[in-house]
Amino acid sequence: MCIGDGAQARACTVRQVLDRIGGKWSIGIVVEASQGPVRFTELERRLDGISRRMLTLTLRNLERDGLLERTVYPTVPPKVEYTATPMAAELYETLVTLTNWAERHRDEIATARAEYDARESTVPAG
Amino acid sequence: MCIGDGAQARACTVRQVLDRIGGKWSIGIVVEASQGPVRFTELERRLDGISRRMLTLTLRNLERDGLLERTVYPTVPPKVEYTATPMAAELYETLVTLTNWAERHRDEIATARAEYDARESTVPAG
DNA sequence: CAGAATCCACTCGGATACTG
DNA sequence: CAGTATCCGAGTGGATTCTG
Repeated sequence: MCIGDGAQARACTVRQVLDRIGGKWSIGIVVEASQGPVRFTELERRLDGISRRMLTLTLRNLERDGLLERTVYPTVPPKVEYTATPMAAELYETLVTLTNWAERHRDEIATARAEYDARESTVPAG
Repeated sequence: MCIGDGAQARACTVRQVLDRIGGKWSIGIVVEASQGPVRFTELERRLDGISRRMLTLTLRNLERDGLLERTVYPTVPPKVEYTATPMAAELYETLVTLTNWAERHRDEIATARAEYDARESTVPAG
């Protein structure tokens, strides 16, 4: 997949990254786990609004892609810790450039939206 | 939204960007439109597998966010051109860092997946 | 040519209840 | 504590048909 080095090939590569971190909670989890080991319930508290189901699913996917490491302590009650791998930390570094872009153009986007919505709701009646 | 400057605030900002470009076809369209003006049917051909419906929807969203400019030539038959705005071009520049990350870790991710899948399919009956 | 409209399948994600 | 299992609604996206 993503053959050649044309424009669409690069677009394809970007898409693969987005498939990995595009989920609603992925980024938030990676960020938390980048600060150090976090436990399941701790994540549940810090990611406001996440359901148990989605937390589990997202954790599994991130673990599968090698972005998170899962450590089980065979104690009673059970204790499981999640830590971001170096690869994940590096990923978040590159996401910072995205944040910068978003902050630079925040107003521009808001304006564009407002103008678009105003245009669309106004039937150009003449 | 995205209040404060903590880790989750930055994660929130990233999410907003992803909401904008996370769609299945958004990146591909931005890439094509960055090379110069493109027409509707031209995009339909270049984005292999896209449906008319999704092309229209994605174009509208990108236009609404100010990433694409839509120019209508009142001719018969109609002619409409889409061009990436400077803001969109700048966005794609930052996405290149993502591509680099993906290429650096392509093998690492593949390996992680293979190992994970091998582990999961093997019941540790032990 | 550049769409708008309609129908449908599938996935994402939330709510809830149960368990080792 | 750290999940798993089940149900359900909403949104995403494909296929097809119709039109100025």
